[in-house]
Amino acid sequence: MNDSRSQAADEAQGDDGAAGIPRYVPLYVQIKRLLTQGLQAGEWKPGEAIPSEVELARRYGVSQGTVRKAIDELAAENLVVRRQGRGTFVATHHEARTQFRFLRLLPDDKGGEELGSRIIECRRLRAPVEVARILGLRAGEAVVCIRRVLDLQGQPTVLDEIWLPGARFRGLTAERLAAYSGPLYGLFEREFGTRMIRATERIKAVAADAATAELLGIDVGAPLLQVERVSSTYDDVAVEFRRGLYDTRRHHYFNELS
Amino acid sequence: MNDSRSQAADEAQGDDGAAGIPRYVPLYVQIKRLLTQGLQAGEWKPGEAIPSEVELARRYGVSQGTVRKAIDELAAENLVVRRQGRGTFVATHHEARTQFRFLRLLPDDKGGEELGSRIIECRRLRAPVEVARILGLRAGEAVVCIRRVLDLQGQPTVLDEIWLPGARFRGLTAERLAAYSGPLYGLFEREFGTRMIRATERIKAVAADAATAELLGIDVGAPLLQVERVSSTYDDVAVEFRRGLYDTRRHHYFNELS
DNA sequence: AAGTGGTCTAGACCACTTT
DNA sequence: AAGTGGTCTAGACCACTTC
Repeated sequence: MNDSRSQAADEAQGDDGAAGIPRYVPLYVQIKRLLTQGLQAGEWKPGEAIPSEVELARRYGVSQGTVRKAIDELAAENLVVRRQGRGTFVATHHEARTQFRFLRLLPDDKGGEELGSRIIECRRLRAPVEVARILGLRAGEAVVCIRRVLDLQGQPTVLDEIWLPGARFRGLTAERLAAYSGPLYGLFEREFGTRMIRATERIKAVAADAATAELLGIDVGAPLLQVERVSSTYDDVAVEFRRGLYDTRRHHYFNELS
Repeated sequence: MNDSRSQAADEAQGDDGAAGIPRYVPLYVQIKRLLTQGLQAGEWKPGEAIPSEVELARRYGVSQGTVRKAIDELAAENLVVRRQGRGTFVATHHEARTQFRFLRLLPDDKGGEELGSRIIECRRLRAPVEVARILGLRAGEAVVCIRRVLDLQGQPTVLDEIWLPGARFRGLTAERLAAYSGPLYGLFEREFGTRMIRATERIKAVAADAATAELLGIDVGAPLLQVERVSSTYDDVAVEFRRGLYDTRRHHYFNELS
């Protein structure tokens, strides 16, 4: 090999044996970190190709197999998409493929998946304590709160309440939302440089209150699926809290266990 | 290499170019299939070690790297568990680790996870049409239906209705269930040679009916999470249909999106 | 010390896409 | 034809576990 290897290789190597800190970090993990940092820094934009495996191997002074293993893991985490013969591309929310990765609601009977969105409000306010805690903000810091209704197959089906850190989403207004069609995560990615990577959801069954019943056109007290989602970007920083109320009379939340 | 390679390699190679049928099947995929067949046939029992990578490479006449890639995928699908320095083991439902892979219900506030089970009934009957369809049986074929209540932290929280194909679960009785403590999937695996591998769930919010309300100690009409699960073994044959009703006042269903 | 999985390399060749 | 990801090999060495 080439001497430039030591630049990459020795860098993260010096971890000591303190509790929980691994003594040896495999080379491919170090390469993976470097690539993740590049993605986070926007060195390669969503939808664009990253350098080829051969090029990266040369650049970092490691073998192609090592780069390959690093990219394999990035692909498994959906940070990147491999396309044989073409290259490896930064994942993006502007794709049909990614649409149903986060909204896991399907019609009970096969049918079209027409999806309409109606913004009810979008305002900036001081973070309630619970939201501040979840988003890692100080109580009272600025947040954006969006409320909207999603229509599936012509029926109002989802009422979403979305909380975002105000600093990161400066300039997000109702007008800007209205001017955009498509998944919100696409907007966040393109306009605010914030790409949602991972999310955890907590799901409950709740009874509809009066305001919700009105918006979804259902009875007060009707059972609704409540989906609370915390989404995060690279390095697992939480940047969105979303509470969705789903009318599941004609749709269902689907999940694969494996 | 060794000539025995051709035995494994040429076997699945002859696929023609018909619609959707891949022309070339990589070697490691063929090895993976052979291993899966071995698992399915019970050549290595749950909890036991499969042969070492070197041994398998020798046996199939391929390189260790190829065997390794095959096993990597089996591990990713949770069919097998790798333990460095010890070997690769057939996954089993008799492990703390696997408990919460299928029952994804957690207490809202950190607390113990005591789990009690009470069988309400277990009877054999002719399959209702819907159940028959899901399990791939002819209408009227024998099925086993189990109903039970799960207590979480001392509170009745889950009402399960479980449907199994009668032929595969011959000899499953209420007494046998009562004599067993632990996850049902452990019993199915040990006593009936049926290991649940994958499952898909459809989740809705529903209102409690009178019978359910009685059993869970809640009000009629209270919102409940309805989780319908279809579980399958190797080769994706559906072998269980389960409808669970969860009281989510103090617990939630959790999910990771990545 | 011996055996297992885990990492890394260097190089060959294949399948696929674009030029 | 050239470039990309995908497969496969052979061999070295490392980390971890057991004997």
